[in-house]
Amino acid sequence: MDTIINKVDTKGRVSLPSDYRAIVKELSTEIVCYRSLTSPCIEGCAEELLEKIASDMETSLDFFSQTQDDLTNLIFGDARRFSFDSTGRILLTEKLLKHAQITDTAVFVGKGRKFQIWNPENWEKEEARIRAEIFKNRPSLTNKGGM
Amino acid sequence: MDTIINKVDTKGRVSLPSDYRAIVKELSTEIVCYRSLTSPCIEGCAEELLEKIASDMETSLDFFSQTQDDLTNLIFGDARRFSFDSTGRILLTEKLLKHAQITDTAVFVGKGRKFQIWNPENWEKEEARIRAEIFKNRPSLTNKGGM
DNA sequence: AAAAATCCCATGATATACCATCAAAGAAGG
DNA sequence: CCTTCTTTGATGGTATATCATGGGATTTTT
Repeated sequence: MDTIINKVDTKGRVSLPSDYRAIVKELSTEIVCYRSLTSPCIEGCAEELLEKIASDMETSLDFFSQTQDDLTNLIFGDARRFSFDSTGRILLTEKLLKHAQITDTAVFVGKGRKFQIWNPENWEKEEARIRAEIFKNRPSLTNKGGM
Repeated sequence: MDTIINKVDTKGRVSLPSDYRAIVKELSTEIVCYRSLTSPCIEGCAEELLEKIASDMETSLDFFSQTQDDLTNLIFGDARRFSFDSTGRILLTEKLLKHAQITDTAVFVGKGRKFQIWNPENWEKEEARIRAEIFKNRPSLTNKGGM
């Protein structure tokens, strides 16, 4: 949950927001990050969730399809474990930072059981896009829980 | 639940009205707040309501849909837990206060299982608007129970 | 040996917990 | 019916703990 802005220092280190850490820490001292398949951002989650995502994909896509194969390859091929140090920081790689166009500031966006890391300007645009989109489709959502 | 006016101090702290607190406290010591999608106000609810909305979405929209992706970003990205201290106060963030245009006074409005927090002037206008709206539709109400 | 990654400590900022005061509402007693 | 006492809730202030972040120092890798 929540959106948090943190600095990326010259070494590429970022503090994982403490709330996120607290949740992950119940399980382990590591997270898994990979390049988002659909957006210029980094995605992160606990390791066991990644396995769940993979199996979700298997059920929601045709089991023998080429697409499903490609997707799992893509994610697992890209994903890497990142352990955070005693102060709660992780060291992001060039590849990830470049994909998300992040230089010195990172925006953490909660997404339920996973999260995304964005370049501030990109996230600003993305959020505006989403708000506009949701607002447009609002009538079809009101039945679904009443936000 | 009725409408209650409380002060927001220089740090952004507000007392959650005791009635509201009593209801939430049966469940936990935390509430979840986020920017309303449709009005310049803050919305708050118990955490499990948010989880329910999230899981409703998971079942009603399919895994790879853009809408589902957008919604989780918007809801979990914006919402945050707020735990209240021993005197029953929460510390609202700049983002929320700004969205609701609240500076030093906040109006709490009960809305069933959730509530809203308004800037006093905005709420006054909103209430007038709602009353006018209801009055306009009065003919269709009188048959149904006599308000 | 140079570069990169990891660890550890120091610091400033900020959220959180805690204590004290004050006002409003209600109950009990004259 | 009014007064006084008690309780509860809101608000202000302050101390404490937590967290983000910068700067080495140490270790590992190539």
